[in-house]
Amino acid sequence: MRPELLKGHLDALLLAALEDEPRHGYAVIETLRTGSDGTLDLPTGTVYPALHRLERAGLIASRWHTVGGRRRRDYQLTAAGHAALAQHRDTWDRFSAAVTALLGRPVTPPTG
Amino acid sequence: MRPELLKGHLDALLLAALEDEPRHGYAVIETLRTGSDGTLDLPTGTVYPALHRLERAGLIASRWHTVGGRRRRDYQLTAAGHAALAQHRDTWDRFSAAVTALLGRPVTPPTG
DNA sequence: CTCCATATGTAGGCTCACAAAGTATTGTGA
DNA sequence: TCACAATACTTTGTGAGCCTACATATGGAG
Repeated sequence: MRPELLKGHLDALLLAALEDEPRHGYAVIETLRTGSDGTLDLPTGTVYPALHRLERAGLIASRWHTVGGRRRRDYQLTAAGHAALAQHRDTWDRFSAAVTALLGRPVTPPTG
Repeated sequence: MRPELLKGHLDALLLAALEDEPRHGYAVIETLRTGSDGTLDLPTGTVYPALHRLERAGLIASRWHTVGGRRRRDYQLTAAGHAALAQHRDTWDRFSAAVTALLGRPVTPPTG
């Protein structure tokens, strides 16, 4: 999967991964990987800076925890984050509908 | 529509726009705009360089024509272009399925 | 004691679509 | 005649954004 494909859609995926319950960065990566059947396996260098950016933007909030001797930073959606996610879903729906329509298979010649 | 959304998907759209019949750059832009109900209105500075790149890559071939006093460059898919388009469709299917699944609406609580 | 999974982080670079500007012709409306 | 829109193509520079590579630290398995 070429990396550029993700451009512009990362925020939507991160927000969606945090919608159900608060998660830490590593768990977000897992959630996206398993939730996409392995298709999307995002590197930490992509996810962590993006989470920081989303927090600076006020769309998510973080709290530090220590679980089993390991430091974790749990993120959860803010109200603004929920709103942004809804917006991203709209945008994705329109974008994917447009691309799917344009990539639409050529008419299958009727057999017989 | 944020520009970055398109990243990585442009080639697929251009190849698809040329699949049915040869078209010149301006017509490709029209095809994509109308075929997406106006959602995708690509600037010339995006499309023309991309067509040049696809030609250099051997995925499309061009021929100059003069129609009504105006110079046109008609592009058509090569065999490699058809193959690349098929590949792009596979990739899009997997990518869009993954994103759609991950953005999947939270379960709507059964009403009543 | 080594290796892997877990867990977080930064710096630097590269790709790629876009904005902006320019060239040229035809058609149209005032 | 003049101005302007639509058609048609091109190039330069730039900025956004994700990735590669690297660094750090703990816990458990062998």
